[in-house]
Amino acid sequence: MKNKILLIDDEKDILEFLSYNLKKAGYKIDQAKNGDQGLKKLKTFKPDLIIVDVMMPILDGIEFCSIVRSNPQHENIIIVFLTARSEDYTQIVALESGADDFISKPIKPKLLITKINSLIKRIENKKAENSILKFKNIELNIEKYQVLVDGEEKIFPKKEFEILEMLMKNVSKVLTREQLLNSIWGTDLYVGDRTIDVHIKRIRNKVGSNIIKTIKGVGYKLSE
Amino acid sequence: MKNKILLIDDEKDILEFLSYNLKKAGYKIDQAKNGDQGLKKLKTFKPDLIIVDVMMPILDGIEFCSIVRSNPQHENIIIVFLTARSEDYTQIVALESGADDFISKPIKPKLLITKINSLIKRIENKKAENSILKFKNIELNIEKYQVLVDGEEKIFPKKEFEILEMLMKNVSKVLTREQLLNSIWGTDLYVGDRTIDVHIKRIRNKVGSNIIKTIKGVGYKLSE
DNA sequence: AATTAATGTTAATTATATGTAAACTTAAAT
DNA sequence: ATTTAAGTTTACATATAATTAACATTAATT
Repeated sequence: MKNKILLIDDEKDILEFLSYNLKKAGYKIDQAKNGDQGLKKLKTFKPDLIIVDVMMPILDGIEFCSIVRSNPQHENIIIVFLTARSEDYTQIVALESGADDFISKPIKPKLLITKINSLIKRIENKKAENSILKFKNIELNIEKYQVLVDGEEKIFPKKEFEILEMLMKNVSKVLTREQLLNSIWGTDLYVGDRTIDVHIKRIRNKVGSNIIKTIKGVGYKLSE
Repeated sequence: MKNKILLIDDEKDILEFLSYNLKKAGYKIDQAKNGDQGLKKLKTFKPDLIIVDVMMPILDGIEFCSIVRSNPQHENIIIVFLTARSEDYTQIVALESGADDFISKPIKPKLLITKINSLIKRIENKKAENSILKFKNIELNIEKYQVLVDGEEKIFPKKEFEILEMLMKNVSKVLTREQLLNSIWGTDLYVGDRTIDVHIKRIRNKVGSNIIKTIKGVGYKLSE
């Protein structure tokens, strides 16, 4: 599940630079050249995080941030400001407008990536916080990375865990192999269809074979 | 986690009586028939509270108490004396030797339980205040910067201490290397991922290798 | 300044998870 | 009932990740 980042800056060079580095770090990127355009992208692109330059014509970063924050639907979106090195005053105003962090120019790629990674991790944790998924005799605790079957702990390696998690978040909905591949492996890594089957088999061995139902020609689902 | 109480008395009837009532109240009980034997149990059983008769052959309660208290490792153990009703003089001596409270014979079950409960409550509060984290055989005292494993002090340098602290504040939750790096090293200092592993290894050498569990591809957690 | 301890890095080793191929089963379609 | 397409399953190969020891660097003591 790639996280999406929206970049807003009026300088094309900076957009390019950020885009290049963040894509390399595995993020899905979209761009806008001012706050106004950024607001439109917000609806279509649904970013997890926004990096926005403070200084922009038309709609500057501070205003942009205030507008975004005024909609509670966006409370989970992280906003990071780009500031020239020593705009101390700006930083204070920005914080008040609801920013989560700053990156000051000149931007160092490594610092950029670590910062973004940890911010993204932060929302992911927040989302995961109260998440124990239950279905029949299976209990899946995301924080603990733990699966209980009839109260007994079973070892689930990463991929198996993620597949089961996905299934449990979509009880009784059919998930195609493609959906599973896209959300767990990402769109630009290619693994064969059979791989899913094998993982399903492994999961079945642990949770019992009647829990996951096969829909021939379509995919898998948790049956009730 | 049941609180543990060690009973020391030379009269079998009294041991039985105390044991019966305290077990019913939810405590884990062990017994010894004199102070000498009690000292041995101390190491293996690791009680939170000791009820000891003052009058005993071989090693009496007062002496026993002095010995226990001479070891600062045991400063958190509560010692309660059993005294015949009007041994006023004994009580004074006992207090001086480091006892926390008395129970006078004949013992009334109800009074016994209330008293023990409130004493146990007292240490629990004390521990919370002193910010002592406990997990299995590990006790971590943040104020003192001290780690006890099976009651024995182990030297933990800063980084190792902080990692263990973090893990103990999140028992059974998986912490990723990134989370550990961010919270201990901060977001803008770069140390490699393997560094965490090496610290984990060093911690494992001190606390035992089965306490910290590896979740491959994810991170580490304290296993339950 | 020299010594000792703490912390971080590297690289070889070991363990585990993941992916793939191929033989086998099953269920639907003809 | 046969054929065919799809899924299951086993065994194996490969990739990925963690462990560990040895070393390098940095910081703290003596």
